[in-house]
Parts: sequence; C-alpha cells; structure tokens
Amino acid sequence: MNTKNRIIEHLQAFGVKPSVQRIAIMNYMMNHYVHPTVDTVYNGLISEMPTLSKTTVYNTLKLLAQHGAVQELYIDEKNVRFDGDLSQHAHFRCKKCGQVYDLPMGNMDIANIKTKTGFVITDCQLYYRGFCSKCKK
Amino acid sequence: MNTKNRIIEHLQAFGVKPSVQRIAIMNYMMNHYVHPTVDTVYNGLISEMPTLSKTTVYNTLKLLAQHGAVQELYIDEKNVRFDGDLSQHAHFRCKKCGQVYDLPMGNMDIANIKTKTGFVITDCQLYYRGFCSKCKK
DNA sequence: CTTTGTGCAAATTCTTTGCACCAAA
DNA sequence: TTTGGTGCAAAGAATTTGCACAAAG
Repeated sequence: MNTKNRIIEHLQAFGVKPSVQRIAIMNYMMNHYVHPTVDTVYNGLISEMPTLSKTTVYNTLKLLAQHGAVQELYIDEKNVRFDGDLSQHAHFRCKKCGQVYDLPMGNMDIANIKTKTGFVITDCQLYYRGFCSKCKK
Repeated sequence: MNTKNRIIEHLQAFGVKPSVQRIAIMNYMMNHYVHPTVDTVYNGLISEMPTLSKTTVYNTLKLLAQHGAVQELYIDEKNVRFDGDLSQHAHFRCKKCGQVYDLPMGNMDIANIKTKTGFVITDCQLYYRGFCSKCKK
C-alpha cells in the first residue's frame, strides 16, 4: 500500500518510529485538516481500530508535536487542538459555534479579513514560542 | 485614595460594577503586567484579603475578560493567563522556563526578534477570534 | 531476550457549578 | 427587601501517570 509507505516516510523524516497506531494517527491528521482534538481523533479511528486507547492518542499526538510532525493549537481554552497542516497560516475561532477556520497568515488586516470572509473579529493574538535567552544555551 | 477611584472608573468604563474584590483584582492586574494565572492572582492577594476565594478570582477575571477590561491568553496549555495590558502586542513563551514575555506586534520578522532579544523562536501562531459568517447575525 | 509501545484504570489538575450567606442600593 | 456578589465544597472535564501486558527486532 502506497499511502502507508508515504506515512512511514513522513514519520521517519521527523524522527518518529512508526507503529500501527502512529501510522493510523498520522494518516488521520494528514487527511483531516480540521484541527481535531484528541477526542475527535480517537472517535474517528476507534471504529477501524477497536483496541485503540485514548492514552495512545494523547501520547502519539504529543510525540508528533514534539517532533514537529503536527502543530499544537491552543486557540481553545478547553481542549488542545492539532493541525497536520504545517504550512504557515493563521487560525480563526468562532466564539459561538466553536469552529476553527484557517486564514492566510499574510499581511491581511482585520478589515480585509472581514470583507473577504464575512467574519467579525473581536480579538487577535500573536504567539511565539521557543527558548528565551536564559534558557536556550 | 486616588488609586481606588481610578480603578473604579476603569471598571465602570468597561461596564463592570465595582466591588471590593473586583477593585482589588483589577488593581492587581494593572500593576502586574506579567500575564498571571488565576492562582498567581489569588496568591498575590490572599495575604491582604484573607477571605478571598479562588472562585471569586475565576469569576472576576472571566467577567473582566468578557467586558474587555483584561485579555485572556491561551499561550499555555495548562492555565489560562490574563493580561491587563490592553495595548496591541505579541507574546513569547519560553518552552523551558515557561515565562511569558511581551513582544512588539509590528512587522518584526523572526530573524529580527532573534537579533534583538536573543530568543530562539521555534513556532509562531496567529489567532483571531470572533464570530463567523454563520453565527454573527 | 530485550527494548519500546500500548492500554487500562487511577490520579491529578484546572475550572465550573450549586447553593447558602453576605452586602449594597 | 431585593438584587447581585462572594465563598465553600462538590462536581466535572481534560490530561497525565503507573504499571502490566503485547509487539517488534
């Protein structure tokens, strides 16, 4: 199966050893660019992998994030969300329905986003993460 | 006391009715631009207000955020942080020591931030929140 | 064999809720 | 006196941990 090998190569490119579960989860993430939570991934896979445990989903997504194979989003105060789309883009979360949309990261200002998407933006936060000068060593 | 009246006016400007606890918490937020968590605020005030409860700190910070008097930061997966600085700026969180720093929001690119601050940036996320076209009505 | 991954259940942590009491208009 | 705020204790929800078993090389 070609898909499987592609996923395995992808995992290895990020230094993650493949396993049945890791392949399934990575595959899910590459086919569901909808910023799923741990629960969503778990529920999406449980029917085809009835022995899968939520702990493994937690472990695996964290591992993938640590290796840069997926991105962790903290846009939502309740659940961490994960994004398999590694290209540079921004996120928009509707405060009513909770849906998270992708937006281009570029130089679009808020008025511009409003015009193009019809979204009303009430706040904007830009986060950088990494190592500060004391800790980077 | 002049400070107290200034805080009361500030709260009222955002449509928040003042109370002893709300004034103390808002005052704390205006004097601690260090992105405190609920616990930090609670611990910072408990000695001078021994009857304060953590529930009140939760309630009040959420209320202040809803009225725009403080900003909620989700930079950290563990705790919500709050920022009394309403000016437009970005945040940087060190993945090792956990400290959250302010950064100018402007057109500074990552190489530029590295040069000026000595920080190593491993990821960047831009979040917008508001109401999507379906929900805004 | 030996190492690493998985999965269950229990534990932990952050946050919210229900409800009685208190305070202010 | 009525409305809204506070605070305690309990509940709830997301995530982590400990540990035994399974899988893979």
